[in-house]
Amino acid sequence: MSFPAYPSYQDSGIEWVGDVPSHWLRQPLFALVAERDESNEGMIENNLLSLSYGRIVRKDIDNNDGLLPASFETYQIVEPDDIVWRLTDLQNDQRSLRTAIVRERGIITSAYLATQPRGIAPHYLSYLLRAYDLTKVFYSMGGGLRQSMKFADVKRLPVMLPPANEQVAIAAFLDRETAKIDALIEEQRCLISLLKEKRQAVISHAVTEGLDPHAPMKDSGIDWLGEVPAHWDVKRLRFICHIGTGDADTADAVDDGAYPFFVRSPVIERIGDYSHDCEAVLTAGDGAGVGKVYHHFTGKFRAHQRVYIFSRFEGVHGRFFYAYMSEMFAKVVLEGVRRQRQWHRFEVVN
DNA sequence: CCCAAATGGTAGGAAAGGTG
DNA sequence: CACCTTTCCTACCATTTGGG
Repeated sequence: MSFPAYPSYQDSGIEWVGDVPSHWLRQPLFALVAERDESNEGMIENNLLSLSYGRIVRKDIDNNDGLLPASFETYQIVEPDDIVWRLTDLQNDQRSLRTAIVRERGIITSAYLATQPRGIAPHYLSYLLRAYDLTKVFYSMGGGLRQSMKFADVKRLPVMLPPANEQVAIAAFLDRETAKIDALIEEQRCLISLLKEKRQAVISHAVTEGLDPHAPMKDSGIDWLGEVPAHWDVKRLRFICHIGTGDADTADAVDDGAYPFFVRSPVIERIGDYSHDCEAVLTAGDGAGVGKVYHHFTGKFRAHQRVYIFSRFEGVHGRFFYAYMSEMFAKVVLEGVRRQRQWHRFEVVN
């Protein structure tokens, strides 16, 4: 996106801001906002709010989940258009968004700083602080050892101030443009999930129906498999390969080991010695990876005691077997079609 | 600074189950 | 009966959010 240039620029004097249009003013924060600091003593208000993912959201005050204060009377009252800052734990947490604009009156923990915009458009300030936050400028403020900041610590924060009508225009522009971008992100997300489905369908089709659309078909005799090409055989797993388990524990992994070490997760560890030297397909035999984690490997390797090793293939290609298993096995396992002895009865077409 | 609680897992011990 | 396979249970772990 390109922006039209202003007639002239000035150095803002702020390292992380750079040049700004000449007619913008530079003001310290305290000239533009006041600290709110309004106690909820006497439970004046009970609309509980919290700062989450850069938004002020409503929380159920009667929900007892999570950490609760002894009393909500110690909370502070905030008003619409206030900006809430979470300036605690600056050294520890360098990820979460630290400022947000309040949309409705309510109460929020007094550990946060609440400020009330006066000489600045609230939505403009909200976007400006989000930009400051994303440059991580708050983390370097106050010097090394200080872990949290109060209003006194941020009140001299320099703010670049366009004229009022320009502030409103900028905030409106950002509302519009970010909404457009969010919509595009959502669209791409949809597309990605469609493509993933497509990928799966392609593999599934190839390993169960082959590549020739005109090949005569026959009933495989297996309900979850349906029809397969007439010239394919259906064989039980145990007749086309050897099935075994590994022997090592996760603790046996060595950082710079010479051989791959297959465990129950998708991550391939390293190990110093090997137990197998062959072509094999491996999968998790226990835990979260059952039916999901697959590897195809040829060479020297070792496997975790609860990893299954399919090897010594007879009449089936390793790559085909790998594609077939990773595509079809999860469906059978996860649908719970066969609870017992499923390993030996699982059918493979070839 | 440090911690609590929720969440969503992974890894390991141990023993029961199967099998030649 | 010895040995390999499978299951169950639980300890442990990382991350996220936010409170004292």
